[in-house]
Amino acid sequence: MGHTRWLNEEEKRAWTAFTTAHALLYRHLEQRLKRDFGLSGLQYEILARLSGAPDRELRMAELACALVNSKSGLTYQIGQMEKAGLVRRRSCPSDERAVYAVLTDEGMALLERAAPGHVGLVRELLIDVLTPDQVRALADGLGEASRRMAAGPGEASPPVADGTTCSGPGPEVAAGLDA
Amino acid sequence: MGHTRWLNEEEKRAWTAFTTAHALLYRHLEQRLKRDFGLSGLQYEILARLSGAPDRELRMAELACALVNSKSGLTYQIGQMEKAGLVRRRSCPSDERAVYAVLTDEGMALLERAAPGHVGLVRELLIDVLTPDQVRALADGLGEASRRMAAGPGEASPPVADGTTCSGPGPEVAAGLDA
DNA sequence: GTTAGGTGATTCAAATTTGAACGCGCCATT
DNA sequence: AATGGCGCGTTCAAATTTGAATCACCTAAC
Repeated sequence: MGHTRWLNEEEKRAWTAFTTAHALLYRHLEQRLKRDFGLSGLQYEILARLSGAPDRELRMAELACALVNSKSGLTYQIGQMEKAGLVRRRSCPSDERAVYAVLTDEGMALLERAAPGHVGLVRELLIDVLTPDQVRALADGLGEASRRMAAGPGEASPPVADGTTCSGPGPEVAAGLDA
Repeated sequence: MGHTRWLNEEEKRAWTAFTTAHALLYRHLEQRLKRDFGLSGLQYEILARLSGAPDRELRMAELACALVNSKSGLTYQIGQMEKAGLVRRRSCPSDERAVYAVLTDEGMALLERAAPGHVGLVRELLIDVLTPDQVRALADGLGEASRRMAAGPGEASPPVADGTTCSGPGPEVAAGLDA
């Protein structure tokens, strides 16, 4: 391990396109969600994840892991959304430490109103711009990369900075209004 | 335009892989940069962009645009980095309003130390996980998506929330230590 | 039964980000 | 040479994020 293997032109294009596209797209999505529904991107994702979960509820840690967010950050956001009546906290009888975030009917209703426009924008700005081959490449290539990073980075170094290693059912986004 | 065209399974996989991979990857990169060099991801990108610019300097607005960041956010970060001696501000003689952010020798030196590990990680966690075809698909597909979003979103809606429309040379990452 | 080791979630202060408002200099019209 | 429209960078308060404690609780070994 001496001289670094720099990125060639195409790899560089891929890398900048990846980060730039993400930043640009996320900006659009957030803007739209905020303007039309007063939701942040993270809040939308929380609603979406919960909507696709059994009984529309998920434990804080699972949710944090699925969203690739810190636990404390999630605590904050769930607090905000609870104030807004979009979610509710429920403690687990079997494990007194655990807390479930539960999607309320109101939260579900809001998600149902927000989802069409959101998905529409994702489609318009990303999916429909890509060829079917490119869509498959994203799904396969980035899926594989995600899987490896979520598991264990070759040598060491924990991802979440909290003590969590993130295991469980993985990113198997269910059928609902997620995405 | 009535019923939403939802994402099919593969499109959904692509979309979640895209966001998840980005979040995971960015987390790794930030962690490493912070631990080894005390840099945030944004700060690294600022150094990289400046290093690849003519005379190692860029106007605040250009830089903000290239980074897909808000102007005020950049003002803050440049302030931090100036304190740390990594960049310097220079005012433009011909246009008194304009401010250039200039990479200092110290900033350049830090970038040169940080770049190998950073690029190495990008390669290990993303590039080398992908097939050459997938790399090309990212470059082409996401490049096209970025281009469209940077330009004008079909109908309306400004991206940067500031008054900026972001024009100029576009994301043509120069030869240096960027990426 | 108790204790050591973790895990799950929250708390807290500090750092950062956001977006609107501001001040100022450029420039095309009058 | 005045005037108004604008683009540029900064400022400011509020919202959010971060990461290191902290507290409570479960679990397995003593």
